[in-house]
Amino acid sequence: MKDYLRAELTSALQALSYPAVDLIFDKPKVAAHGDLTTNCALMLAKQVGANPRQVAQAIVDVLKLDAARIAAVDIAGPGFINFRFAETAVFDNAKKILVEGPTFGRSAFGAKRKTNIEWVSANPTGPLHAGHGRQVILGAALANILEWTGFDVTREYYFNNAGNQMRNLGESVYARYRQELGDEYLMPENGYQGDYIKGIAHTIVEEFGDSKRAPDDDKELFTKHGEQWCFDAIKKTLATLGVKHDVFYNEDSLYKTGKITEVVEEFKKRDLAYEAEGAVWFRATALGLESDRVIVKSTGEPTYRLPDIAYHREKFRRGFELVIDIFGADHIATIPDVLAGVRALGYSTDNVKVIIHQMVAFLKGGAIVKMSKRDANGYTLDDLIAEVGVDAVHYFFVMRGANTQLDFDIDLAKQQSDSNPVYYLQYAHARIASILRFAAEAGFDLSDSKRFAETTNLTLLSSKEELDLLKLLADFPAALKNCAESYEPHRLTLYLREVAEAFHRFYHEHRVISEDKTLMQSRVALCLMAKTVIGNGCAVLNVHAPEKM
RNA sequence: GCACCCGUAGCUCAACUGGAUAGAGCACCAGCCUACGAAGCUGGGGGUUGCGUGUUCGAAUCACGCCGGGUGCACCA
Repeated sequence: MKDYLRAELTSALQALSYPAVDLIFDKPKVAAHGDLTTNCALMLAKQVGANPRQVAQAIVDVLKLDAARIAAVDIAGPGFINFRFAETAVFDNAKKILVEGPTFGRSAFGAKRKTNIEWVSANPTGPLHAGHGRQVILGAALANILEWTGFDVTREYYFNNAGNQMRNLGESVYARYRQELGDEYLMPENGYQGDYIKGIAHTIVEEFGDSKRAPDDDKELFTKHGEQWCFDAIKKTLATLGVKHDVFYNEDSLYKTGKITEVVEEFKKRDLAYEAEGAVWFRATALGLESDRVIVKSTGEPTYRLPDIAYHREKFRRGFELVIDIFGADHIATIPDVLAGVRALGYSTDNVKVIIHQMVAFLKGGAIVKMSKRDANGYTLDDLIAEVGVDAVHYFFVMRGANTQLDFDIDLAKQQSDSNPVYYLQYAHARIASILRFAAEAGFDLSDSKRFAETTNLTLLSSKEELDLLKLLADFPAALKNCAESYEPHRLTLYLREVAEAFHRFYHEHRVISEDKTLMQSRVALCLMAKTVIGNGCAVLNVHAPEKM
């Protein structure tokens, strides 16, 4: 419908020889204002030098709209042009929901653009903590949204199993191993304090006894055991949440294939790298940044920036046209350097979208729960899932914009689970499922929704509640597109809540099951459509849509 | 000190990217079950959108300055 109006308005503007403007259609907040509105007259008024209402009138006079699609056009307020849909168009549009069923909502908006979305990317030095949850959920939802809107999505996890952190892990496991054997042995200064380290050490004692007691410089056995345990734990948590990655990209491969030294050489060639104080520096100031940065330490080891630059370049080399990174606010400082580096290598970073999410504070018993991995009492994502459940974890983390500092009150999420927004949505779905069971008993064959659609007369749906719901349901593809355009999954939860609300209101006002079989069929169809949209929306958000609860 | 993010109802957050009367949930008050799920519905109170100046037909949204909170500012990642 928007496309139709856009085309008609564009030619109207041409006919009036008005300048072309970026046409924006909004859904008015107030229903009395119609189904769609545009502010183009307001935007044109200044350029044309006329009062906005006159401009709007001129446009409306020239517009020749198909009465089968648009029932009314009027000018309101300071110069908005409001459109009201013809009911036949609403019904035709809505039938698509039944025809498309589980794929309703999918669109070709993304035009199969090759997209890489990288997130989580926690190194295997410990289990995921609760704070990671926000990123885990955000990325999973966004990846689904992009897939539904026609992007060719690769889900990626980037990790590093070498270097300082892993050395530290190995030392920590070794220390716990010695302690387990009864030796006096101190943990390294910044060692990982979590209890899971003791668990790892314990398995090594069980397997090797005290045969690994002799200090061994590289602690490889301890590091390997630690890495394996941690990665298993991380993957298990992701699996519990139903979050899948297509590619686990090991930073180490960048070294083995020489991609790291390649970047240093290229920087040197372009005078973007120099040696000083025994280290190699990236001349970021030449690219307009605050200060130069070390990319290779005096020990010969690169800092994280260098592999990150090489990694991002590889993403482009692998053919990705859109590169999405999801980071917590604590990593924000690294982004400008990496992007500058990638640009310096000749790649445009216009197609890199970095999504930053703010930190989450978990409150329990009125106090902030500590989450540091080095803290023995770290609150893990597994702990959170165990307390509030998988669906609540998904829904709560995705229902707020990424840029808000979120307070997650665990006590509240548990205690008030009845009035939890995720249940509101799931309840609507279960309620519909229950009605449809009645309908099936009453003899309606819902097994083929496409055929069901063909034999249903939707024009019997004439009340405000029915039409409001119908229009809202038909908006689902647009809602997904809106999320994809803005990279903001939380808007989907807002939309789905509106759907559930519109359904409950309809349900309250009208009986589905009735003697009038024709009317009943129309309303059964409406229920089926609502169930389809809620079900599809839940699938995008990785939330279960229960038949009963 | 510098950079980035945020500040909206008692609390947690929206507001379709500059639009019409700033909206939901929780909490509070008052109603609604002899028919399909009351985990629901209807109504009510609650706001100087942190403060100020500016930009324009129009600002929660943009700019500048304060105030308050968060996150960074490593030869850690």
